[in-house]
Amino acid sequence: MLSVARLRNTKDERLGDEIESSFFIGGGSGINDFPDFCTDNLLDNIDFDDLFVGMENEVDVLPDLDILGDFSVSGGEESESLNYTTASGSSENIHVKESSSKEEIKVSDSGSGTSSLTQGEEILSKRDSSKSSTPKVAADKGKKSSKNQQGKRKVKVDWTPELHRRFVQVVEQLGVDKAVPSRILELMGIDGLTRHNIASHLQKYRSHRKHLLAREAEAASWSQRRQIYSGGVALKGCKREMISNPNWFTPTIGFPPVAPMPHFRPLHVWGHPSMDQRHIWPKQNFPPNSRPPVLWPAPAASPSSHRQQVPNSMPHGTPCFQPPPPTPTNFGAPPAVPGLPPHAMYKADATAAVPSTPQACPHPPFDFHPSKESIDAALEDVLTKPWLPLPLGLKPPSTDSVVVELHRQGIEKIPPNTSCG
DNA sequence: TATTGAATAT
DNA sequence: GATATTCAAT
Repeated sequence: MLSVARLRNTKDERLGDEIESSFFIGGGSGINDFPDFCTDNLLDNIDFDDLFVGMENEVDVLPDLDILGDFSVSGGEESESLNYTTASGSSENIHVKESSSKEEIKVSDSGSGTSSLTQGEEILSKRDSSKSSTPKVAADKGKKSSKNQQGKRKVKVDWTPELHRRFVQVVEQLGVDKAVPSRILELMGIDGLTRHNIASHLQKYRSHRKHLLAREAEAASWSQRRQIYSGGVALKGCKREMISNPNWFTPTIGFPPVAPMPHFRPLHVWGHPSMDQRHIWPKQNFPPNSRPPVLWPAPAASPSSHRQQVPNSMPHGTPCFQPPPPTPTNFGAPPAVPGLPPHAMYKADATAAVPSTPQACPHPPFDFHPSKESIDAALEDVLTKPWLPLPLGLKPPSTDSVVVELHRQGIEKIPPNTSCG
């Protein structure tokens, strides 16, 4: 059984008797098992499959923590029952205790076997011990004093995954916009938590959510821009084969297929492994040498070899652009159109036609005037090629850059004796 | 007066 | 970066 021992140190907190909050948490998944997204070189180290780890079983209500894997939410769509069970079938409860002897929050695991919360206890112990030796107190900060009326600083509440999960569930239940600290506190039913604790956590939660929504909008904008591209670029000039013939012209820029923007799933925020939860949530355990489940099925036209070559096969300077962030709209749900790959993709063989050194071309740039049909054909070629996940950190091309790129490649690959009409 | 949310402190 | 505290607005 899991307990959170909170020791009395303030007046205003609801420190009561030990109360069973009666929700069960999962065990068996360790913090160190989580895929490590902390890497300084994303392009070199990203495993794109890992970006979509373990989302195939997500549910609407508690999507952001289902990646813990060992949580089994009964019922799927509706999980308000708070019936969480461990992988082994045992149940665990969370307690919040109070004590007047010393100031600490302790998470203990009295259940059988090891669990992520056992590790949580260790983390908490370290944290408490590290800060207890020389407590830093704002002595002369006036109103901003960190001391309470007894002169002791309140203990930090450690928002463990379980606690956060509960929090998210309640917020979801109330509605993100209608969730206020007092209601959250009431519905969470965790004794020892204060409204201030909730408010603080809620503030952070909203902040993260706001950030995510901004990125969501950006992704939508990007998708919209792609639709403009696929509509054709009006240029005049050259023969179609100059563009459609891959020996002459193979666009190196890929465009993502139009991403379906399904309903917004509101709580895929802050806590999702693809976000910045590198330290907080337990890692999901995958067997060595195994690849985690991939959310999106690979497009039929995209052989697996393409997938494997992606991260390291792109030479510097290869045009590519940033996929939208893993958001509610691009993981979890299948493409709206069967066979249509997700939008965080790029063309599989996009780099194949890029010469390592620019080829001499007899045609001055202004001789290259591809027709609309040619451009459309090139774009069609782009759009019909397999798509693969795109490395993070690069921006999508502007419309102008697309034209310039088409232009550049046309120039570079026009055979010497080609006549432009 | 209690609550909330943002700003600020630790 | 996470959490606590303060404070103005309601």
